[in-house]
Amino acid sequence: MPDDDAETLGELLVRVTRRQRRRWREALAPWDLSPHHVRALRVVTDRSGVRLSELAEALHIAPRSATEVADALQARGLVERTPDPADRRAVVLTPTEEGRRVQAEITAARAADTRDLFARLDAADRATLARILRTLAEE
Amino acid sequence: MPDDDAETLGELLVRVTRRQRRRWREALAPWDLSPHHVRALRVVTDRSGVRLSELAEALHIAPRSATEVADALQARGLVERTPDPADRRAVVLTPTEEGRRVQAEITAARAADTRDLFARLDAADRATLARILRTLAEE
DNA sequence: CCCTCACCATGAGGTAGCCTCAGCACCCGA
DNA sequence: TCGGGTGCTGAGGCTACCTCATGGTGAGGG
Repeated sequence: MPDDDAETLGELLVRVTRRQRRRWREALAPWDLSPHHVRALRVVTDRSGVRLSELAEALHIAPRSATEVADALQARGLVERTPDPADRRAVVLTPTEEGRRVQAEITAARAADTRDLFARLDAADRATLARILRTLAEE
Repeated sequence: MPDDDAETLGELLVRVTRRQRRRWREALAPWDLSPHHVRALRVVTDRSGVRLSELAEALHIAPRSATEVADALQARGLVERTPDPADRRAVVLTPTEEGRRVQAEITAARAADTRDLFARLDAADRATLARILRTLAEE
């Protein structure tokens, strides 16, 4: 394989994902939430009733830092802290009504963004791209 | 287009680039430099004799922050500050011998990493992938 | 029953990497 | 030559992480 081939492909890959990340950040602006907070909100709404330690693990951050993420989401009225009925040491996070709504809106926005991007390809190219990316994603 | 198509493609794209970014961070470990510092070093070695303000612009950070990046690279002996002969307010950054060497090594490591990734594809798939990514990268 | 050990969340305090605002030195056009 | 803009950096602040210590709590062994 010519070195230039790989270099070009690497650069293209970076360009495409950078573009998409930028669009994603812009799409998030109306809610004033960082991508990280969005991920956290998603964790909380997906598996309702999450301990802080679980959240920390899901986000790959220290348990102490999950406390801060929870503080931020709680301050925005997106999640609630309630004592874990099964373990009085623990606190569980549950989404508020508002939290569920915002999460749904953001998920829809992201889906629309992704659909926009790949709408440029016809069905055959989409299938080919999926096959190739799967090869690259394999361990 | 089915929504699931786009979703899958988006997820695959994220997986592939995340994998590559992770590998890239690991490859960088021997030099104990952040990706951002590597970018800065690259700017300095590419166009030798860079002002701090130019560096700031290239890295999309505030001028004040370029001072800190320069401090870090200088502390590691990778770049030197010299007064700009044409403008006594200004400081220009030039790579040291060591800086050039490290930059070359890192560039080689990155190229090897990228080559590794795409070596899984045959020539036809590489060409196809390049074509499709170009379509997606276009404005 | 209670003791110890593990575990949960959080206060305290630290670091990295960014920012703005001032201030000093300097450039340059009128 | 002088006033407005430019280039760098000190001072100080913010965010998002971290580690360590602490007060509560759970759970198994003696």
